[in-house]
Amino acid sequence: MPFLSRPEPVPLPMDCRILTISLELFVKRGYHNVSVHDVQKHAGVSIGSIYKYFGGKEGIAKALYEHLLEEMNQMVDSVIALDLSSIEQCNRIIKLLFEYTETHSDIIAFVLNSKHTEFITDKPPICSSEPFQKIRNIVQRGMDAGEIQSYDYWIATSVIFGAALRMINLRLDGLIDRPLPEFYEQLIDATWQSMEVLDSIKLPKVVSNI
Amino acid sequence: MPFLSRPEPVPLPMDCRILTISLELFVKRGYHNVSVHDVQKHAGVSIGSIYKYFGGKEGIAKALYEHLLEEMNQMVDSVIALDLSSIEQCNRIIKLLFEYTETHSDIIAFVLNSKHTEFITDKPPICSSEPFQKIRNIVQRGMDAGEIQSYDYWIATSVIFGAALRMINLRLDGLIDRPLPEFYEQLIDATWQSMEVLDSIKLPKVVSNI
DNA sequence: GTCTATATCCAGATAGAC
DNA sequence: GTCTATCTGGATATAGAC
Repeated sequence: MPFLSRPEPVPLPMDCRILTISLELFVKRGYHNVSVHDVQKHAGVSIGSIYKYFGGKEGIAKALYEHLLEEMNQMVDSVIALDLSSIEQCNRIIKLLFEYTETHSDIIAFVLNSKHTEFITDKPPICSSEPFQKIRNIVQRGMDAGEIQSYDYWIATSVIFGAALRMINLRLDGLIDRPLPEFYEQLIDATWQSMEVLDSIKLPKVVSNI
Repeated sequence: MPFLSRPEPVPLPMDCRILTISLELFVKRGYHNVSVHDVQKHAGVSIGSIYKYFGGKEGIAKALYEHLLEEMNQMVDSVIALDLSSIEQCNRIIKLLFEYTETHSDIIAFVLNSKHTEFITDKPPICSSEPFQKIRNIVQRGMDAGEIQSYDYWIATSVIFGAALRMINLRLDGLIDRPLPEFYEQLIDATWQSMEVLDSIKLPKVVSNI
């Protein structure tokens, strides 16, 4: 999973420089508090080039959004391809997200923390995008297979990923001051106590949602 | 808890009208996509009055932020005052948040979903504000009392409230299409399976965080 | 004390020079 | 094909009339 991080062959191509700098500025100050001139100054390119490549500020945001979402999509695919149990697939995703929060916080902040609908027109909220759906599908398959306790779809997915996403938020906001991977084992432990069907008590819970 | 909802004595006082309309517009379009003129038009007051009362757009945002946070604070206090167990206090807060998401979605969206640091200068992120700290303190006390399994502070609070907050997000984004209170019982059920110290197995988990 | 008309500024976008 | 100078629109904010 490259996640926008080409191995930096000395000077990055201009379009990639623009994207990298924009991502950094958007995350640090918020999309609306960044002007095209800011990007121009920090990236060391001209206004003309920015409009040539991306057609404007919203164009940059769209390109970033699509690029990063596609990489997230590939990340999820690569986990699905591993042929692990549903539970282990969920864990792997949480682990990767935790690691990326430390090494590529801008990307995680942009994908998980921005309100894209405020600056990208005609895009659904990110949680309805493909990679997020695929992640929820993993949970659904786990429940169908009797591996994960059968709760309502939204409850199950929220319980399994809600705590991890919350911790990512708290980490990005600076409240949690240790790297997230340190918390991984204990979090997984706590999460699955509520959701895993233990062999000893393999009586799936009855679902009732009126 | 009034939560900005005075019982509407026919025509609201002007300052309250401005706040109510602004909240609605900010949540619907995003702070930066709302101009003072928009507020002026929708609220039926003049630009002059807005500047008179609030000194500008950021002034409105600040007033809203402080007002709503204070009401949230009172909500939490009222729950703490009820003298319930820690677990029941947490449940009560989740229940109230779910109910408010249905009846006062704008308020919940503004308090829980906005990136205030992008438009209110010199304010810490909302999760470090008083009511949020108080909520986490409830969890800490529950762990100290042996009522809640002793996990790391951040893990425990994220597991207990992460799923609920996630569901509020999904509901506000339109993915969950049923009222949240319908999910309450089952969510509580799933959450506490992982966190509650049952009388039968009252051996608190060992905490290890290197 | 409430409103309207206006000033000022700055961001997004363009067009033409090199 | 890259940059610079410029245009234009719209937003915040003000000042003066009623």
